[in-house]
Amino acid sequence: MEERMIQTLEQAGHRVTEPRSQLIKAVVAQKERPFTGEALYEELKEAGLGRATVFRTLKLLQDLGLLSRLHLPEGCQHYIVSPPEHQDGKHHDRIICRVCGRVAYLDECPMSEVIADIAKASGYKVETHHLDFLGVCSDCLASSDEN
Amino acid sequence: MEERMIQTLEQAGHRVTEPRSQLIKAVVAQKERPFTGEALYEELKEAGLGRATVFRTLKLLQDLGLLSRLHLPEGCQHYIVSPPEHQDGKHHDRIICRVCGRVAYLDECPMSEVIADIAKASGYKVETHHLDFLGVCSDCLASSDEN
DNA sequence: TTAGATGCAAACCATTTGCATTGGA
DNA sequence: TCCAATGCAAATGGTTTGCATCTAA
Repeated sequence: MEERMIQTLEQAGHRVTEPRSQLIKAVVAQKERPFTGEALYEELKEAGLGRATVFRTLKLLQDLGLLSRLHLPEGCQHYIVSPPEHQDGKHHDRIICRVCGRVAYLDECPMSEVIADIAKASGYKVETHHLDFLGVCSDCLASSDEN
Repeated sequence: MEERMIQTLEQAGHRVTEPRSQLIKAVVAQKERPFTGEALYEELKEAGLGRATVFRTLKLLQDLGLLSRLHLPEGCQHYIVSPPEHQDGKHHDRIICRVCGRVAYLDECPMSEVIADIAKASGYKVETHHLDFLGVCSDCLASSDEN
């Protein structure tokens, strides 16, 4: 995962610097948990990273399709690591845990069959869509059942 | 539309003041076009409205379900007037024109049948979802065809 | 060697808050 | 009448930019 990001960075003609490596390591460690730029900066500033570098690198990784932003009810400043299949810009529907923030991805896009109908009904040419499910993941369900 | 918003305001125990009336008139005039708080303030400041009042009122109208926020590729600071059926908190899928910003709503939620499958496959309890289609509306299609 | 990347500080944008004043029910 | 709502100015939170310095290729 880490190597994949480093590779993508190189292949796109960007330098693999020490700060970038550290940032990549940190975001990969978040796994499927969303994190904010500010939180990441707090974590990385002791290693000497500046705020600007953190945000610049987050943006770069987004542009390369390695990270994406999440739009949660509490705000729009969360990032998550994109799964490998997303690098090619492929479509991805997500399911997000309201309790712990964990993000899972749907293997199959459930929309593909209805898109033609929607296009016809609305008169729009449908180009893409964003589908986020919000719910509670199995772990959080399990621990809340214990109450 | 305007009256509907005024009524909802009153029924929720808020005062119908001059600034609020002016703001409501202005947002209704936007119809199905998204607008930003800052742009709205620019428009209303000559009428004497302060920035704080504009943003406070936008928030209030959101809380009442009369406005909602749009998450577009270019940012998350756009608002649109919600259609009447949304007042009761009912679910709504949208289709947004990438060119002119116009927003249309889907009458039927195309997801209802697949949600059970998704819940089973992911292990999540699905509580809600956000589905936004992005494309080009019929008007914008027509005018781009002329090129 | 040298353009691309960094850290810092200051700037920026959207939004919120404190507070004294005003105006609608 | 009197508390909710307002306008102003200043504060805030998240992010970006200018610039001199550094460093990976």
